[in-house]
Amino acid sequence: MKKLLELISEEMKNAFEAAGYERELGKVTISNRPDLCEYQCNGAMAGAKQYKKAPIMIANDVAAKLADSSVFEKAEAAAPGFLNLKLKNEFVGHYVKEMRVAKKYGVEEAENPLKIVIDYGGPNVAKPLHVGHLRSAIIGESVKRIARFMGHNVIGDIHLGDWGQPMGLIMNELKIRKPELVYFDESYTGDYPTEPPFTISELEEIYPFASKRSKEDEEYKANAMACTFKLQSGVRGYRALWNHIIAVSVTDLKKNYEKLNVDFDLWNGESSVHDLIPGMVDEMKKGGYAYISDGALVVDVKEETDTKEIPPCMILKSDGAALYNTTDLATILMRMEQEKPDELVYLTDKRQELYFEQVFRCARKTKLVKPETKLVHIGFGTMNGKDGKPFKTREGGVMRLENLIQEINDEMLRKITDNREVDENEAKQTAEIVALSALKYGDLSNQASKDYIFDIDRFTSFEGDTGPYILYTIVRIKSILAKYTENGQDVEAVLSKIKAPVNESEKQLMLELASYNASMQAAYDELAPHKICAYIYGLANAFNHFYHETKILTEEDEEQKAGWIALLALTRDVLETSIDLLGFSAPERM
RNA sequence: GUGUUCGUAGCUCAGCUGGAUAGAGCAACGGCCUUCUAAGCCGUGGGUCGGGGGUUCGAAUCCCUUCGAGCACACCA
Repeated sequence: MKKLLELISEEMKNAFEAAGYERELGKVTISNRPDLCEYQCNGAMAGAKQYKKAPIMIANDVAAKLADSSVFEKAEAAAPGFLNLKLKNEFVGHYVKEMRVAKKYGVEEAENPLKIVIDYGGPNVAKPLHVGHLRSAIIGESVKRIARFMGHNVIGDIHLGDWGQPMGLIMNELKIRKPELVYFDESYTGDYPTEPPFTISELEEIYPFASKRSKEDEEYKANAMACTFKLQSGVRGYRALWNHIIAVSVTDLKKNYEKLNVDFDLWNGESSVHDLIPGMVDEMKKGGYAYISDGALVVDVKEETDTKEIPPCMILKSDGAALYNTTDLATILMRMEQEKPDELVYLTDKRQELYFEQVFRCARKTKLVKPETKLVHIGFGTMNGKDGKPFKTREGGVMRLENLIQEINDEMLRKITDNREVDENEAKQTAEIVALSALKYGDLSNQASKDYIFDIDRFTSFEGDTGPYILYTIVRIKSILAKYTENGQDVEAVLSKIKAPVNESEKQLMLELASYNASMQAAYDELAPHKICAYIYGLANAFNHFYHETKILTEEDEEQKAGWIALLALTRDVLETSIDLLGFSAPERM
């Protein structure tokens, strides 16, 4: 469906043209003076110079052409040259009615769907998820859903940290603790056990222990490096053991991401590209891109137009080992071969901005990607505590994601059971759903690139611009629709019965609904989930206002009631579709 | 040092492709439940948009400058 603003701009442009002015001046925007009008056009002022005329004269000419418009109830010129606009109720009602039956409620899918790979999550194997992983998961998941909703072919890849030094550390420590394990017997030729020789909790305890000790003990560190080498050179037992580590860890990660309603299409990791590295490096050398600088292999990525010094992109360390850059570049190579994407999107901490600039330039220069392949880095800000400093536990450590989620769940359950009497099981389920909305909305309603203060009391509050408020609004609507059904009437049967608005609050609700497609488009264009939050908050407000002024179920005019029920159903559907794009859902009751 | 992001109400944040009186939420205060969930709605108070200069008919928004804060600047990821 055409966007409402496009439709009314079209009408306005025709009027400018009819009055003898340039069409393009007729751009209409939402009013910034809601007391005066719903929409406004500032084109008369913009055109004043060009036509050497007072803006108010131009505005008057245009307004005259709109006197019997089927779109505008009111189009009047105001000093110094504003055009103040009000839409006809019939026009608004008709638009929303069309929206009700349109595919995706009027959101148009991309004409040329793109293949997009989104790289987010980025956890490390054998290390528990902590709050640092939260934003990548939440924002990445939302961006993925938004792009998909707009009709693109999107693949989410978790990009596991599953290769390199940490793996060696774990295996070395296991060897010390359980030397009898068959994996360490290099003369063993039989099959290895299918059961892993450790649990996830053991694994999570081993890594930090080993990591700490390797920093204090040189010999220990050397042994760990030897283990890493054995793994990377393909020693059977080490590979088998590594597979167990991955399997145990991935099972646990899946469980935790599931709790966040986050899921990935691909579980590739650094290990998936290990074999591609030598070939890629050779190509870079052959192409004359890579050269040795201070012992390391690098590719220059400076450009003429740079205002700052961009250091070269390092491909291999001076000891010949691969590093983060190398695996990322090899991953690009693999994705281009396997998925042939038009666009690659990365979600990481914004501190990695320069790093990704280097990698992207390097990938372009060395022709790992096509000239037209879009490379995007979404750098997000830090999640801070109430003190404005990076979020920590009360003891000052890094908080595990599991604990954070538990804390929010507990807080929400407490509030729910405090408020009213509910069945214990239902309360628990509801608490989890609402808690997730609190967590995600609290994060996503901020601009991704900014740091934000994580305030559990604020996010779990039932008041104001929060996830729970949005859910509450949805639940209210559902409750009315359920009662309508209980009364023996059929919601589905009246969906197409939306009528022109009969009062101001209904019209405002409709105008909010009508800007749905434009809001979704903006959220996608700017890869900005917070635009969806702003939209649904506005919509929820408009609905609650309407709700308070209108008694729906007691309405005696059945046609009017049916129209309102249809409007409510549309509001619910738009809200639920929107929160799904944010990655959470609404309960039936709360 | 270089670059970069940011500075808006007591607090947390929108607005930033320039438009009329700078918006929300929280907190404070005052109203509204015999009637579809009061987790709601309505209202009041609260701001020299860090400071200064410039461009413009018009600047929170664009440019310059200055102060303050965060972050990044090749062998970590």
